[in-house]
Amino acid sequence: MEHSFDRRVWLAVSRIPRGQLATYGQIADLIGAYGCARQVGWALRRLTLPTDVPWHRVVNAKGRISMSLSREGSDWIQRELLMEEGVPVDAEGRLPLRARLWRQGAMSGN
DNA sequence: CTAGTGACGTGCC
DNA sequence: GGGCACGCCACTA
Repeated sequence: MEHSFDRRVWLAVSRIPRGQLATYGQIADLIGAYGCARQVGWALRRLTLPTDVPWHRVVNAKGRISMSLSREGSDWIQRELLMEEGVPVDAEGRLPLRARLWRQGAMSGN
């Protein structure tokens, strides 16, 4: 049983500060799996709630919550959790990604 | 083995 | 903004 990938994803996600956001691609890049954003989604999907992992702080590059029927409502839970943290969520699921993007030491160069 | 699908991303029209 | 194509990898039929 090798949760190596999953665990790396969860650890990276756990480092996201409260009230900030990160994208799937960003997490993938952090764990050295550039281009494997989709696998990050799979890793989060394997999470069992409740969890210590702030999975709700991970959104897609479009700055929106990834809505899907297969999530059975977890996408709406994500919306609730984000608003609880002070992150405004648009009626269309859009988020202020540009302003709330997590930067772990990255320099501000746009 | 192949084909399709998915909590994704980038590029191009 | 929307739509299409391709690449990525795990899972399922």
